[in-house]
Amino acid sequence: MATTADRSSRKNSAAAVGDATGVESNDSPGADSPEASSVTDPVAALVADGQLSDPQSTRARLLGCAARLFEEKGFARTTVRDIAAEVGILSGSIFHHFSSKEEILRCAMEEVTLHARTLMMAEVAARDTPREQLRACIRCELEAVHGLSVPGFSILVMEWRSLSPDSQAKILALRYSYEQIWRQVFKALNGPLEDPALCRRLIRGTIAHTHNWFKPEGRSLSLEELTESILQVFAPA
Amino acid sequence: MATTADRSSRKNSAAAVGDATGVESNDSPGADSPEASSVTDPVAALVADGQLSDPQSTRARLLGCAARLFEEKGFARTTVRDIAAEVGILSGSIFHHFSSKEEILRCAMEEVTLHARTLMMAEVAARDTPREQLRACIRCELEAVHGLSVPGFSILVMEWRSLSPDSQAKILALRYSYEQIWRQVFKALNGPLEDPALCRRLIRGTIAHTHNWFKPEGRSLSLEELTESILQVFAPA
DNA sequence: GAAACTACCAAGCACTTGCTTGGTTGGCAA
DNA sequence: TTGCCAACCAAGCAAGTGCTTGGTAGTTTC
Repeated sequence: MATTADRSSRKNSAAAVGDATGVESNDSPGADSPEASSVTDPVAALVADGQLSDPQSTRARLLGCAARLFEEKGFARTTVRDIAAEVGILSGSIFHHFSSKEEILRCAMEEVTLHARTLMMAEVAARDTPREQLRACIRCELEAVHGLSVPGFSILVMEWRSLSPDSQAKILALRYSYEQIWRQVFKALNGPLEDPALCRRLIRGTIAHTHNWFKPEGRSLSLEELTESILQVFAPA
Repeated sequence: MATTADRSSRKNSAAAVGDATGVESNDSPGADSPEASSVTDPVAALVADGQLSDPQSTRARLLGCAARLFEEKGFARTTVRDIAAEVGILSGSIFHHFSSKEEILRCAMEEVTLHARTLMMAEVAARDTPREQLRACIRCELEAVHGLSVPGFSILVMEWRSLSPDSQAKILALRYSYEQIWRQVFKALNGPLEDPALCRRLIRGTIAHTHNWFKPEGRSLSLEELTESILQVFAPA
């Protein structure tokens, strides 16, 4: 496809010289909102570094669609034909970009992890007290789990077992720094428990499970209120 | 099904006159430990009622193996041939007992729900204060999640999406009374949050997620300590 | 302008899947 | 004995699966 190659090369050259304003936000798919492509957009910097695929490339679109489908239907119930159809190519063509279906999952998890970590690091760095940092973490992960900031984030928990042991090890290494942010915040906090790693594990389950019952667009409970409730449990005022 | 009907009727007559000692325990598969078949074993009563299948029947063995395999490998990655092989019959013979693979999952979830509810109700009824009741609930669900009391319990959370909407509705109705126990305990408790239903949802995620990281046989953290930590978070002393 | 390369298509292969079909066996009742 | 029926086997079907192969249009490189 000429269009894809064209666009990706244009983008890469623009980003290579540090012109981040030329890169559209990949947080809100349909909008070129100016505030998203701010001068210090950390996600755009990841794309420029080559750590995250260019959002308009076929590869990135495959990963994005795959992550969303894996989240919706599960890895096993999503076929390579489903993914290909979503992107607009034939199923066989997928294997020009990835060597196997499992590699798609692994790469999707990698990008999702990097993306989420970058967003959360920025938010934590912008707060002063441990409790406000924890609130930011909770908020970030809730937004990610519900597809508001990092589409497909919840495959990290839900489809973990669909990964081969080798791939699990790779993702685990990547995820370490993400979890480290949480652990450091909990360490600085005077919470109900001593062990920061245990706190993180407990809150991880709580937040991940909201995927099964919480609807962000629902009227009875807002994302702010949910954030506040979880904060209240893991860091009583 | 001659064998099943036979055994269950034998059991029914025995239990009908209150002779629960004639009923084998289905908690510990390989043992006829006398303390398990106590005079008021609530699980044995369920079997006697016909609400739970006779543990020795092919049907119950199919459900048990299926639940365990679904838990280990996931519903989609478990084939009917896997289940049949575990029980020792051919794959086609499964469809003499169940009309579809999904029905196996639904029935397994039904039995697991009934089993867990019965165990937890008994434990809660044996405590006085709300906080001790909550501790019992946490302990019960942790034991269930880790296969110590109700094998295959965690499919209720992990394989929820593998169920058709119709089946989901059926299980949901059954699960209501189980969740109701939790909600009532939280209602009586003076916890960090007001909403008992929200408390339950948050703690449900925490406990279910322990399946992914906690090992009961591990030395660093015991099940008692884990119970106590979770209790400390959701009901600070 | 020839060669090499990228991104894709069209077709289909090898295999697995849930489930079906027709038949056999063994126990039980009349 | 005869008939019945639950429980199971043996074989295989139809649909779907991940992935491969051979080829082509367009672009880039030398």
